[in-house]
Amino acid sequence: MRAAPTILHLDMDAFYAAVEQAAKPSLRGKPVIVGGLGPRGVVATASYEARRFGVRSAMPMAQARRLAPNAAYLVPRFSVYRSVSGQVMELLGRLSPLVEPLSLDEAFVDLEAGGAACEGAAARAVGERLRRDIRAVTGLTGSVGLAGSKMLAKIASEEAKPDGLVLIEPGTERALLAPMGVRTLPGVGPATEEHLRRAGMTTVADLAEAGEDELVRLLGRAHGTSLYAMALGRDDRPVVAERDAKSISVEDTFDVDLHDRVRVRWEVERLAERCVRRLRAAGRSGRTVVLKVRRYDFSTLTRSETLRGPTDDPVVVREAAARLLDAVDTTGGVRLLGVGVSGLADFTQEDLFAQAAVDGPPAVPGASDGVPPLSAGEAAAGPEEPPPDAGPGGGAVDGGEPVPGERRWLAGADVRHTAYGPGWVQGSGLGRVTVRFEEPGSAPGRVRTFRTDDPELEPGDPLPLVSGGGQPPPSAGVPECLPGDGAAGRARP
DNA sequence: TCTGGGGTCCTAGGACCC
DNA sequence: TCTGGGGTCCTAGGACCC
Repeated sequence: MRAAPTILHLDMDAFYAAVEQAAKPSLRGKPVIVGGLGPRGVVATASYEARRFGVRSAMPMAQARRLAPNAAYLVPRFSVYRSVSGQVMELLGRLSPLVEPLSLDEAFVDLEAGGAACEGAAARAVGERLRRDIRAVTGLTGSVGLAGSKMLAKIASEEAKPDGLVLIEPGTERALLAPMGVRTLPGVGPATEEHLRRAGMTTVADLAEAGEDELVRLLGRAHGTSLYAMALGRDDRPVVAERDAKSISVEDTFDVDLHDRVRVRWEVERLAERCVRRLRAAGRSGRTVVLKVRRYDFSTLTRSETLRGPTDDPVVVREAAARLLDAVDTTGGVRLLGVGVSGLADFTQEDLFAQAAVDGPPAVPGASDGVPPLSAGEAAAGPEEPPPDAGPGGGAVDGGEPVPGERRWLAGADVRHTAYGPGWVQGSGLGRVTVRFEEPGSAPGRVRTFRTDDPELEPGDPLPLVSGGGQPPPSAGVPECLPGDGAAGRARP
């Protein structure tokens, strides 16, 4: 808990949806919903216009469509979000060496560590300037919270939304927290909230009053002690930059439950290969292979196997995942499959001894069924076509038979037409695709419809949101922040 | 048309070891 | 035959976060 509000939390406003609105002029001011568009999709982000209809993150897409039938529904374009996020993080990096990203659209910054601010007025100036810079570079708005701890800074940015800044003056946090619901505190989700409610606690004040012993009794050691401290406004967690990933995983939810064991196994092997590709791209290897299975009734189980040493060999991971699957009953159907690797180590070298599985024969490339190890940039070799699934539910993606060679035009995707230039897919179906031709800097564009196999239409590259690639404003330099000198940290005009 | 995908951390029991 | 006590590793599940 700091005496000055020098921990900054930045949260971009409705990030994915805002990026889409910036990229697609016709969507500005309109309800936009980004998420999975399949029958089992959920909302990733809803624009503020869409939230007025009651649409929220994590809501099933089907429910969103009922609430906001006229909204624009788009698939996420992560490569664009990553690139915009990079621009934002770069701006944060100018404030301090201590930047802790929480996701693509959120981060903590320790302003004291960078000497950018050491008291309230300077911190506020830094925050306001950051918001201006973000708007200049990306065209987007972000909300800023400033406080003496991470928890309060995050609560502050939540209060600031959208497009605002809130500073919580140290010393005022207990009174501020007291009347708030327990869900305000980090680590309190639906289950803990219900648990506390049954014990008669609904506000932060109730938690503080209950005392640490009572909370520990109710919630366990770690959760109880940390929650009690948070309820008192105590939070000394440091801002930590650069945390190495501890696990890497991939998973797929199928549009229709899988029943055919052969198909299930084939999907597991594909997932294992995708997982290893990500593992290798990160330059890591892992020792524990985890299989995740969600059944038709949404019950979820995991099975894991720890190898003798870390591996990044697709064959080893694939075979471990397949062994794990052998021990799982999939009667009734499988909704989701996932493969992950944990116990990560920083090695990429082939070490055949280390790759030997605990039980099971030594998995030496070449001694198995002929899938070569991956090399950089090369896709994993493996089964290329799903085995025929005669069972009910082994259907194709989106319930339609995939036509070999047919291109799929997903709503929101970038395209380019040889005559009309860049645009994006507004919708497709029945052999037709509707495209709106506009770009970030243009006026709202016109819509045209083509046959899905129109040779003049092809997938396009995402365009930068701000013309000129989003030129960052000249660096202001880091203001001096001397102890006891309140004015020193004020940002320059 | 119910409920994504990628993570983190914690708990708890059994094995194993000293 | 009346049964320690810790520490660590592994496995499985669950809560939570964005």
